[in-house]
Amino acid sequence: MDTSVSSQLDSSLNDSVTDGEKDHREANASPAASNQVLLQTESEVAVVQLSDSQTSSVQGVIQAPQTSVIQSPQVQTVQIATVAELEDDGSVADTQKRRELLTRRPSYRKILNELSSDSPAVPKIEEEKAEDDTPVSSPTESVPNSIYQTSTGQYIAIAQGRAIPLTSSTVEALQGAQTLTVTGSPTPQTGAAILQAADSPHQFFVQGGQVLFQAATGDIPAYQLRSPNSGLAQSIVMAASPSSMQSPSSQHAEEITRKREVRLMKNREAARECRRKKKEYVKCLENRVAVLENQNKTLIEELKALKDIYCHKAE
DNA sequence: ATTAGCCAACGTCAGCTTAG
DNA sequence: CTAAGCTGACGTTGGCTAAT
Repeated sequence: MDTSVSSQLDSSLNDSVTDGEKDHREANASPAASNQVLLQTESEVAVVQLSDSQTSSVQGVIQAPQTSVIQSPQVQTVQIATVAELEDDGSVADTQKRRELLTRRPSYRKILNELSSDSPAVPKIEEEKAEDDTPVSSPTESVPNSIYQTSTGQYIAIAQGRAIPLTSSTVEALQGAQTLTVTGSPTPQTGAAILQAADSPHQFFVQGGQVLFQAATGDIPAYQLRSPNSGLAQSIVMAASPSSMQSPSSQHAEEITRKREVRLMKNREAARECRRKKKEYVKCLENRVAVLENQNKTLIEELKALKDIYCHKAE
Protein backbone atom coordinates (compact mmCIF):
# COMPACT_ATOMS: atom_id res chain seq x y z
CA MET A 1 0.00 0.00 0.00
CA ASP A 2 2.68 2.43 0.96
CA THR A 3 4.58 1.84 -2.24
CA SER A 4 1.60 2.33 -4.45
CA VAL A 5 1.56 6.05 -4.19
CA SER A 6 5.11 7.19 -4.49
CA SER A 7 6.34 4.59 -6.93
CA GLN A 8 3.80 5.46 -9.56
CA LEU A 9 4.35 9.15 -9.43
CA ASP A 10 6.38 11.00 -11.93
CA SER A 11 9.82 11.26 -10.43
CA SER A 12 10.18 14.95 -11.01
CA LEU A 13 6.99 15.66 -9.20
CA ASN A 14 8.02 13.34 -6.47
CA ASP A 15 11.31 15.11 -5.99
CA SER A 16 9.66 18.45 -5.83
CA VAL A 17 7.69 17.56 -2.75
CA THR A 18 10.12 15.34 -0.93
CA ASP A 19 12.14 18.21 0.41
CA GLY A 20 9.10 19.84 1.85
CA GLU A 21 8.06 16.60 3.37
CA LYS A 22 11.30 16.16 5.27
CA ASP A 23 10.55 19.26 7.23
CA HIS A 24 6.99 18.22 7.58
CA ARG A 25 7.87 14.88 9.08
CA GLU A 26 9.38 16.42 12.16
CA ALA A 27 6.35 18.54 12.76
CA ASN A 28 4.06 15.52 12.91
CA ALA A 29 5.54 13.34 15.60
CA SER A 30 2.12 12.22 16.72
CA PRO A 31 -0.09 10.61 14.08
CA ALA A 32 -3.16 11.27 16.11
CA ALA A 33 -2.53 14.98 16.27
CA SER A 34 -5.41 17.37 15.95
CA ASN A 35 -4.29 18.74 12.61
CA GLN A 36 -5.73 15.88 10.64
CA VAL A 37 -8.41 16.49 8.09
CA LEU A 38 -10.75 14.00 6.56
CA LEU A 39 -11.34 14.53 2.89
CA GLN A 40 -14.33 12.51 1.86
CA THR A 41 -15.64 12.08 -1.65
CA GLU A 42 -18.13 9.65 -3.10
CA SER A 43 -15.44 7.19 -3.94
CA GLU A 44 -12.92 7.44 -1.18
CA VAL A 45 -11.93 8.86 2.14
CA ALA A 46 -8.53 10.40 2.58
CA VAL A 47 -6.80 11.38 5.76
CA VAL A 48 -4.69 14.44 5.20
CA GLN A 49 -2.09 15.48 7.67
CA LEU A 50 -1.85 19.21 7.97
CA SER A 51 0.92 21.14 9.53
CA ASP A 52 0.58 24.84 10.01
CA SER A 53 2.96 25.51 7.19
CA GLN A 54 1.23 23.26 4.73
CA THR A 55 -2.32 24.39 4.99
CA SER A 56 -2.27 26.19 1.68
CA SER A 57 -0.73 23.35 -0.28
CA VAL A 58 -3.78 21.16 0.20
CA GLN A 59 -6.19 23.50 -1.48
CA GLY A 60 -7.40 22.53 -4.90
CA VAL A 61 -6.25 19.00 -4.54
CA ILE A 62 -7.26 16.29 -6.94
CA GLN A 63 -8.74 13.40 -5.02
CA ALA A 64 -9.48 10.97 -7.73
CA PRO A 65 -9.91 7.28 -8.35
CA GLN A 66 -7.43 5.26 -10.31
CA THR A 67 -7.92 6.93 -13.67
CA SER A 68 -5.42 9.69 -13.02
CA VAL A 69 -2.73 10.33 -15.58
CA ILE A 70 -0.02 9.99 -13.00
CA GLN A 71 -1.28 6.56 -12.09
CA SER A 72 -1.25 5.24 -15.62
CA PRO A 73 2.43 5.10 -16.47
CA GLN A 74 1.97 3.01 -19.61
CA VAL A 75 1.27 5.98 -21.79
CA GLN A 76 4.29 7.88 -20.64
CA THR A 77 6.53 4.86 -20.89
CA VAL A 78 5.65 4.43 -24.54
CA GLN A 79 6.41 8.06 -25.12
CA ILE A 80 9.83 7.84 -23.52
CA ALA A 81 10.69 4.71 -25.44
CA THR A 82 9.87 6.36 -28.71
CA VAL A 83 12.10 9.30 -28.00
CA ALA A 84 14.87 7.05 -26.81
CA GLU A 85 14.80 5.10 -30.03
CA LEU A 86 15.17 8.27 -31.96
CA GLU A 87 18.13 9.40 -29.96
CA ASP A 88 19.87 6.05 -30.18
CA ASP A 89 19.59 6.20 -33.91
CA GLY A 90 22.83 8.18 -34.21
CA SER A 91 21.82 9.96 -37.37
CA VAL A 92 19.76 12.86 -36.18
CA ALA A 93 16.35 12.37 -37.72
CA ASP A 94 14.90 15.49 -39.20
CA THR A 95 12.17 17.32 -37.44
CA GLN A 96 9.47 16.07 -39.74
CA LYS A 97 10.28 12.44 -39.13
CA ARG A 98 10.45 12.90 -35.42
CA ARG A 99 7.09 14.57 -35.38
CA GLU A 100 5.59 11.69 -37.25
CA LEU A 101 6.93 9.20 -34.75
CA LEU A 102 5.95 11.07 -31.64
CA THR A 103 2.89 9.66 -30.01
CA ARG A 104 0.47 12.13 -28.67
CA ARG A 105 -0.24 12.10 -24.99
CA PRO A 106 -3.85 12.38 -23.91
CA SER A 107 -5.08 15.87 -23.36
CA TYR A 108 -4.42 17.02 -19.82
CA ARG A 109 -7.63 18.96 -19.76
CA LYS A 110 -9.64 15.92 -20.79
CA ILE A 111 -8.01 13.88 -18.09
CA LEU A 112 -8.68 16.48 -15.46
CA ASN A 113 -12.26 16.98 -16.48
CA GLU A 114 -12.84 13.25 -16.48
CA LEU A 115 -11.47 13.14 -12.99
CA SER A 116 -13.67 15.98 -11.94
CA SER A 117 -16.77 14.24 -13.23
CA ASP A 118 -15.85 11.20 -11.17
CA SER A 119 -15.07 13.13 -8.06
CA PRO A 120 -16.70 16.38 -6.99
CA ALA A 121 -13.57 17.28 -5.04
CA VAL A 122 -11.61 17.72 -8.22
CA PRO A 123 -11.54 21.28 -9.49
CA LYS A 124 -12.61 21.55 -13.07
CA ILE A 125 -10.63 23.58 -15.54
CA GLU A 126 -13.36 25.96 -16.40
CA GLU A 127 -14.18 27.24 -19.83
CA GLU A 128 -13.92 30.96 -19.61
CA LYS A 129 -17.18 32.57 -20.56
CA ALA A 130 -16.78 35.80 -18.73
CA GLU A 131 -15.84 37.65 -21.88
CA ASP A 132 -18.89 36.48 -23.71
CA ASP A 133 -21.10 37.84 -21.00
CA THR A 134 -19.82 41.36 -21.26
CA PRO A 135 -22.52 43.56 -22.70
CA VAL A 136 -20.91 44.52 -25.97
CA SER A 137 -22.97 45.98 -28.72
CA SER A 138 -24.19 43.08 -30.71
CA PRO A 139 -23.15 43.00 -34.34
CA THR A 140 -26.72 42.36 -35.30
CA GLU A 141 -27.74 45.62 -33.78
CA SER A 142 -25.31 47.79 -35.66
CA VAL A 143 -22.68 46.14 -37.80
CA PRO A 144 -19.54 48.25 -37.84
CA ASN A 145 -17.63 48.82 -41.03
CA SER A 146 -14.17 48.42 -39.55
CA ILE A 147 -12.47 46.62 -36.70
CA TYR A 148 -9.31 48.07 -35.23
CA GLN A 149 -6.85 46.37 -32.95
CA THR A 150 -4.69 48.45 -30.67
CA SER A 151 -1.20 47.50 -29.56
CA THR A 152 -2.65 46.18 -26.35
CA GLY A 153 -4.78 43.71 -28.21
CA GLN A 154 -7.97 45.59 -27.60
CA TYR A 155 -10.46 45.57 -30.44
CA ILE A 156 -12.55 48.55 -31.23
CA ALA A 157 -15.12 48.97 -33.91
CA ILE A 158 -16.19 52.20 -35.51
CA ALA A 159 -19.93 52.30 -35.86
CA GLN A 160 -22.44 55.09 -35.77
CA GLY A 161 -19.86 57.62 -34.75
CA ARG A 162 -18.71 55.64 -31.76
CA ALA A 163 -15.68 53.56 -30.95
CA ILE A 164 -17.07 50.35 -29.54
CA PRO A 165 -14.85 48.02 -27.56
CA LEU A 166 -15.16 44.51 -28.90
CA THR A 167 -14.56 41.10 -27.42
CA SER A 168 -12.78 38.44 -29.42
CA SER A 169 -16.02 36.58 -29.90
CA THR A 170 -17.62 39.64 -31.38
CA VAL A 171 -14.72 40.05 -33.74
CA GLU A 172 -15.17 36.48 -34.85
CA ALA A 173 -18.78 37.15 -35.56
CA LEU A 174 -17.96 40.03 -37.83
CA GLN A 175 -16.83 38.00 -40.77
CA GLY A 176 -15.73 40.06 -43.69
CA ALA A 177 -15.18 43.15 -41.67
CA GLN A 178 -12.03 45.09 -42.22
CA THR A 179 -9.22 44.59 -39.75
CA LEU A 180 -6.67 47.23 -38.91
CA THR A 181 -3.75 46.76 -36.58
CA VAL A 182 -2.71 49.90 -34.81
CA THR A 183 0.85 49.52 -33.59
CA GLY A 184 2.13 51.61 -30.75
CA SER A 185 -1.18 53.22 -30.23
CA PRO A 186 -2.68 54.28 -26.94
CA THR A 187 -5.69 52.37 -25.81
CA PRO A 188 -8.83 54.01 -27.08
CA GLN A 189 -10.34 54.26 -23.65
CA THR A 190 -7.51 56.12 -22.01
CA GLY A 191 -5.70 58.06 -24.72
CA ALA A 192 -6.66 59.99 -27.77
CA ALA A 193 -5.63 59.21 -31.31
CA ILE A 194 -6.45 60.02 -34.87
CA LEU A 195 -7.14 57.02 -37.02
CA GLN A 196 -6.77 58.07 -40.59
CA ALA A 197 -7.98 56.04 -43.52
CA ALA A 198 -5.79 57.54 -46.15
CA ASP A 199 -7.34 55.84 -49.15
CA SER A 200 -10.86 56.67 -48.22
CA PRO A 201 -12.36 59.81 -46.77
CA HIS A 202 -12.41 58.53 -43.23
CA GLN A 203 -10.49 59.99 -40.36
CA PHE A 204 -11.44 59.26 -36.79
CA PHE A 205 -10.47 61.15 -33.71
CA VAL A 206 -10.87 58.53 -31.05
CA GLN A 207 -10.96 59.66 -27.46
CA GLY A 208 -12.58 58.02 -24.49
CA GLY A 209 -14.35 55.51 -26.68
CA GLN A 210 -15.91 58.25 -28.80
CA VAL A 211 -15.27 59.10 -32.41
CA LEU A 212 -15.25 62.87 -32.49
CA PHE A 213 -14.90 63.62 -36.15
CA GLN A 214 -14.31 62.14 -39.57
CA ALA A 215 -12.59 63.84 -42.45
CA ALA A 216 -11.49 63.24 -46.02
CA THR A 217 -7.82 62.90 -46.80
CA GLY A 218 -5.42 61.62 -49.47
CA ASP A 219 -5.31 58.43 -51.44
CA ILE A 220 -2.50 56.27 -50.06
CA PRO A 221 -3.85 52.81 -49.19
CA ALA A 222 -2.60 52.86 -45.65
CA TYR A 223 -3.75 53.96 -42.27
CA GLN A 224 -1.84 56.26 -39.99
CA LEU A 225 -2.00 56.70 -36.29
CA ARG A 226 -1.47 60.27 -35.26
CA SER A 227 -0.91 61.86 -31.95
CA PRO A 228 -3.63 64.40 -31.43
CA ASN A 229 -1.11 66.89 -30.09
CA SER A 230 1.52 66.78 -32.76
CA GLY A 231 -0.58 65.79 -35.69
CA LEU A 232 2.39 63.81 -36.95
CA ALA A 233 2.02 60.24 -37.98
CA GLN A 234 3.49 57.94 -35.33
CA SER A 235 3.36 54.86 -37.40
CA ILE A 236 1.94 53.62 -40.61
CA VAL A 237 -0.10 50.55 -39.93
CA MET A 238 -1.03 47.68 -42.12
CA ALA A 239 -4.60 47.50 -43.20
CA ALA A 240 -6.89 46.17 -45.82
CA SER A 241 -8.38 48.95 -47.79
CA PRO A 242 -12.14 48.78 -47.64
CA SER A 243 -12.93 49.93 -51.12
CA SER A 244 -9.68 50.14 -53.01
CA MET A 245 -9.49 49.40 -56.70
CA GLN A 246 -7.94 45.95 -56.88
CA SER A 247 -7.95 43.07 -59.26
CA PRO A 248 -9.94 40.02 -58.17
CA SER A 249 -6.77 37.97 -57.84
CA SER A 250 -5.09 40.41 -55.53
CA GLN A 251 -8.29 40.73 -53.56
CA HIS A 252 -8.33 36.98 -53.24
CA ALA A 253 -4.73 36.95 -52.08
CA GLU A 254 -5.50 39.68 -49.62
CA GLU A 255 -8.43 37.71 -48.31
CA ILE A 256 -6.22 34.68 -47.83
CA THR A 257 -3.66 36.78 -46.02
CA ARG A 258 -6.31 38.29 -43.82
CA LYS A 259 -7.75 34.90 -42.96
CA ARG A 260 -4.31 33.63 -42.13
CA GLU A 261 -3.63 36.56 -39.87
CA VAL A 262 -6.90 36.04 -38.07
CA ARG A 263 -6.15 32.37 -37.69
CA LEU A 264 -2.68 33.05 -36.33
CA MET A 265 -4.02 35.61 -33.94
CA LYS A 266 -6.63 33.22 -32.64
CA ASN A 267 -4.08 30.50 -32.31
CA ARG A 268 -1.78 32.83 -30.40
CA GLU A 269 -4.53 33.54 -27.94
CA ALA A 270 -5.40 29.86 -27.72
CA ALA A 271 -1.82 28.88 -27.06
CA ARG A 272 -1.54 31.46 -24.32
CA GLU A 273 -4.71 30.21 -22.70
CA CYS A 274 -3.61 26.63 -23.11
CA ARG A 275 -0.37 27.35 -21.28
CA ARG A 276 -2.20 29.05 -18.48
CA LYS A 277 -4.49 26.07 -18.03
CA LYS A 278 -1.62 23.68 -18.21
CA LYS A 279 0.15 25.48 -15.40
CA GLU A 280 -3.04 25.27 -13.39
CA TYR A 281 -3.23 21.56 -14.10
CA VAL A 282 0.36 20.98 -13.03
CA LYS A 283 -0.29 22.85 -9.82
CA CYS A 284 -3.26 20.58 -9.16
CA LEU A 285 -1.09 17.53 -9.71
CA GLU A 286 1.56 18.86 -7.39
CA ASN A 287 -1.04 19.48 -4.73
CA ARG A 288 -2.29 15.98 -5.17
CA VAL A 289 1.19 14.60 -4.80
CA ALA A 290 1.58 16.51 -1.55
CA VAL A 291 -1.69 15.15 -0.21
CA LEU A 292 -0.92 11.59 -1.20
CA GLU A 293 2.52 11.80 0.32
CA ASN A 294 0.96 12.93 3.57
CA GLN A 295 -1.65 10.25 3.39
CA ASN A 296 0.97 7.64 2.76
CA LYS A 297 3.05 8.78 5.68
CA THR A 298 0.05 8.78 8.00
CA LEU A 299 -0.88 5.25 7.02
CA ILE A 300 2.65 4.04 7.58
CA GLU A 301 2.68 5.55 11.04
CA GLU A 302 -0.73 4.09 11.79
CA LEU A 303 0.43 0.68 10.71
CA LYS A 304 3.49 1.01 12.87
CA ALA A 305 1.39 1.95 15.89
CA LEU A 306 -0.95 -0.98 15.33
CA LYS A 307 2.00 -3.33 15.04
CA ASP A 308 3.35 -2.05 18.32
CA ILE A 309 0.02 -2.62 20.01
CA TYR A 310 -0.24 -6.11 18.55
CA CYS A 311 3.28 -7.00 19.67
CA HIS A 312 2.59 -5.81 23.21
CA LYS A 313 -0.52 -7.95 23.40
CA ALA A 314 1.26 -10.99 22.07
CA GLU A 315 3.92 -10.84 24.78
C1' DA B 1 32.13 43.78 -19.06
C1' DT B 2 31.47 39.58 -21.42
C1' DT B 3 30.02 34.96 -22.04
C1' DA B 4 27.61 30.69 -21.34
C1' DG B 5 23.93 28.19 -19.45
C1' DC B 6 19.37 27.97 -17.79
C1' DC B 7 14.60 29.06 -17.71
C1' DA B 8 10.12 30.97 -18.77
C1' DA B 9 7.19 32.80 -22.09
C1' DC B 10 6.02 33.19 -26.63
C1' DG B 11 4.60 32.26 -31.70
C1' DT B 12 3.92 28.90 -35.03
C1' DC B 13 2.92 24.46 -37.08
C1' DA B 14 0.70 20.16 -37.29
C1' DG B 15 -2.37 16.82 -35.88
C1' DC B 16 -6.16 15.40 -33.06
C1' DT B 17 -10.88 16.35 -31.22
C1' DT B 18 -15.29 18.28 -31.24
C1' DA B 19 -19.40 20.78 -32.61
C1' DG B 20 -22.57 21.75 -36.12
C1' DC C 1 -17.75 16.12 -43.62
C1' DT C 2 -15.81 20.50 -42.38
C1' DA C 3 -14.42 24.37 -39.69
C1' DA C 4 -12.86 25.74 -35.40
C1' DG C 5 -10.65 24.80 -31.15
C1' DC C 6 -7.11 22.51 -28.41
C1' DT C 7 -2.57 21.20 -27.45
C1' DG C 8 2.09 18.77 -28.10
C1' DA C 9 6.33 19.87 -30.23
C1' DC C 10 9.73 22.95 -31.86
C1' DG C 11 12.41 27.11 -32.38
C1' DT C 12 13.19 31.87 -30.77
C1' DT C 13 13.85 35.51 -27.53
C1' DG C 14 14.79 37.99 -23.39
C1' DG C 15 15.95 38.00 -18.52
C1' DC C 16 18.70 36.17 -14.89
C1' DT C 17 22.85 34.23 -12.74
C1' DA C 18 27.40 32.39 -12.26
C1' DA C 19 31.89 32.00 -14.14
C1' DT C 20 35.69 34.22 -16.58
